[in-house]
Amino acid sequence: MTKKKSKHPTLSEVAKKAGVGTTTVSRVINGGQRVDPQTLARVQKVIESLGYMPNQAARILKGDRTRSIGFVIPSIADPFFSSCAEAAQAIARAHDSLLIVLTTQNDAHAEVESVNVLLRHRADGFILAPGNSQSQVLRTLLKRVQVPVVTLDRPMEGMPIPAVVADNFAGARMATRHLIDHGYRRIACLTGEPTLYTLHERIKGYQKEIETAGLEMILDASIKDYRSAEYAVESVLAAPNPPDALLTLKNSTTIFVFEALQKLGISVPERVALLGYDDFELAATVRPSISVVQQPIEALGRTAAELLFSRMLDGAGAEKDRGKMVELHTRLIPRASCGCRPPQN
Amino acid sequence: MTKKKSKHPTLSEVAKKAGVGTTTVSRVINGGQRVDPQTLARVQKVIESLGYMPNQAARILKGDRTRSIGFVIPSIADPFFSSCAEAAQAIARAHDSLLIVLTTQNDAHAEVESVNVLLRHRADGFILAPGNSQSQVLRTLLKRVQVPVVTLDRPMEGMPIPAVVADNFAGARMATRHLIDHGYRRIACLTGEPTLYTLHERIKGYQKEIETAGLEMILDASIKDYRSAEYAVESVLAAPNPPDALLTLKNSTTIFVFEALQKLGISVPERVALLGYDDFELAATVRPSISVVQQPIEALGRTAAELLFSRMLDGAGAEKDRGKMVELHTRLIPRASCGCRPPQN
DNA sequence: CTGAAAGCGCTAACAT
DNA sequence: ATGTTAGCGCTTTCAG
Repeated sequence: MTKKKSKHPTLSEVAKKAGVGTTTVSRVINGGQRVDPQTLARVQKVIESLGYMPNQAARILKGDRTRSIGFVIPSIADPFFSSCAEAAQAIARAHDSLLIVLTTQNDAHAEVESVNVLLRHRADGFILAPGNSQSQVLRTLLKRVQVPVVTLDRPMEGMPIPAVVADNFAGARMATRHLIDHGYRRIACLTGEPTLYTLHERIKGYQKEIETAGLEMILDASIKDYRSAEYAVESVLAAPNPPDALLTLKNSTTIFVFEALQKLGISVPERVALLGYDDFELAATVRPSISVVQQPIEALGRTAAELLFSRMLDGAGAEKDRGKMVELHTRLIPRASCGCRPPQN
Repeated sequence: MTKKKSKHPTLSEVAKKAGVGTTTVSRVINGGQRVDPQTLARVQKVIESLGYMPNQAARILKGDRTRSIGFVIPSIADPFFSSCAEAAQAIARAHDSLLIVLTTQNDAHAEVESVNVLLRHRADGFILAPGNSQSQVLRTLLKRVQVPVVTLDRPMEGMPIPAVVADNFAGARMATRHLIDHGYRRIACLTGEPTLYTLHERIKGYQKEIETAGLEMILDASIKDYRSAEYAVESVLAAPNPPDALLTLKNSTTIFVFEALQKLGISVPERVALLGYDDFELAATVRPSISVVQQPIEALGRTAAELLFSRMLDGAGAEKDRGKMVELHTRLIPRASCGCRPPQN
């Protein structure tokens, strides 16, 4: 109401009011090197009184980094990705950068749009969990991107983009092996959307181990919600030669299947054992407790962010990581549902 | 390797290559109004071939909005806040804006720093879930903020900032009433950090209803992890006149307490009933299923974001919402742990 | 130690 | 319909 546009005070306003040049003010807000202590104090006082804050846009325009990175994931409500996000945000903060979260529901169009948004905002780099590594539009777009990119959880196969993933294949093999070691011989694998890289890899791991052991593969990839899980469990157990163990390949599937088993009154692990992929908060609390393959979720997010920053800071030397794939190890957490412990624990 | 700095192509480069003025290019990228179809096509072709993308920073510098909003929350791994974030991000996207997520672990210093970061970036507004509404630094800072702010889940008491919260007081009253109606007479309330607005309100609701019914208040606000939960459950049940019902006031507390009850082999609801605050994925699946007060989480995030945008778009007219407090209703989901259903369900 | 001045990429008068 | 030009707020040579 006093000035013309009552907006934010500018650097030159500070300079004028402090009776110094803009250069000096600039120096002050950038660490105060090479400035007379007297002037420095005076300028700081003016900054204080005016409530001045440097305008990022102007700095960026001068060619600086934007100090922001993008984080493009299917959903932020998904505990897997929200934990990754928490870790990534911590790394971003440590590098004095902002994390811009964009969600895509695994939709290729949304992914392209998100990347475009980040490009316009001149994000310094971004982390991406692509729903489908085959999307041509996305691949084409990514080829033109000038800033560092790191994929998380799912690589863009055949592209020179570093990826941070869990060892899905090995994890599923280990899980299958564990069930075999328990003496189970008819091990069914339950999952959803095998188009996702992670699930695809896990299915391959299951398959590999089953074949190695000379057993029969029993695969049902139709699970998308509780309904389909209940249906799948009923059908598979009603078959002539029903499975004695169930391997579920992702968190929601495990939970749906567990709910179905419970609802149908099927005793675990007596009638059928259960081993899930992805740990979850109540896995150790439900009865029976659920054995799972645990992914290093937090480490995935952290590693992806660290890798991204290392590439960003490396300048052009980022070549060294091109197409590099970091595989983090998963662990098997044995609990009661696979038969490792009495059902009461 | 061809040009000097091999950076992003600029608008004037496009103009030059297309043989037009910068204004024309500007018009093209802003909808192409008042441009000859011929030229428009030509310019678009050049844009395409150069892979040109407008530089947001330059636009912002011209005085435009930054088309980004801040989202400052304690943690993004917390399912409550990540669901809010998902909803807020959807609204932001609908308004063609970015969501910048900042986490604070409820630390006042981190909150102030986060707000400062957003201010420097000239975010168009932000949503904030303050850990402690009393923090003087934060209050002072917020007073100087020029852009719209909306608090989420926890208001800044006594400040002219609109708040979107759940009806914590009413929710806890309703829960307590429900237990009383079941015939329980010794109802213990278990919780953590009563400094948080939400918990404080819920405790007051519990207290109010207990007093109204002429019962004795039994409060333990010491729960912060599984250890303390187990300890609290043991002590409270070992007392001379132990409770016949437990009311837990937040999601993690409910889960810790449930785990402790299970571990200690205490039958629910026979020996002691349990009613929790916040629904969670397996609440209906564990045995017994847990009755809870369910918060409209997604609506909280959505409403906060909508309110923020309405204030942002309102220009100065945003006065109308000053200090307004939107209270969203919670629901009681009766399951087995309070005695509403046989333990098997 | 400090200041003047030249842009960074874009938009918006103001011309033509 | 389209070009010219003056900044937006800041950093950064280059001279004092």
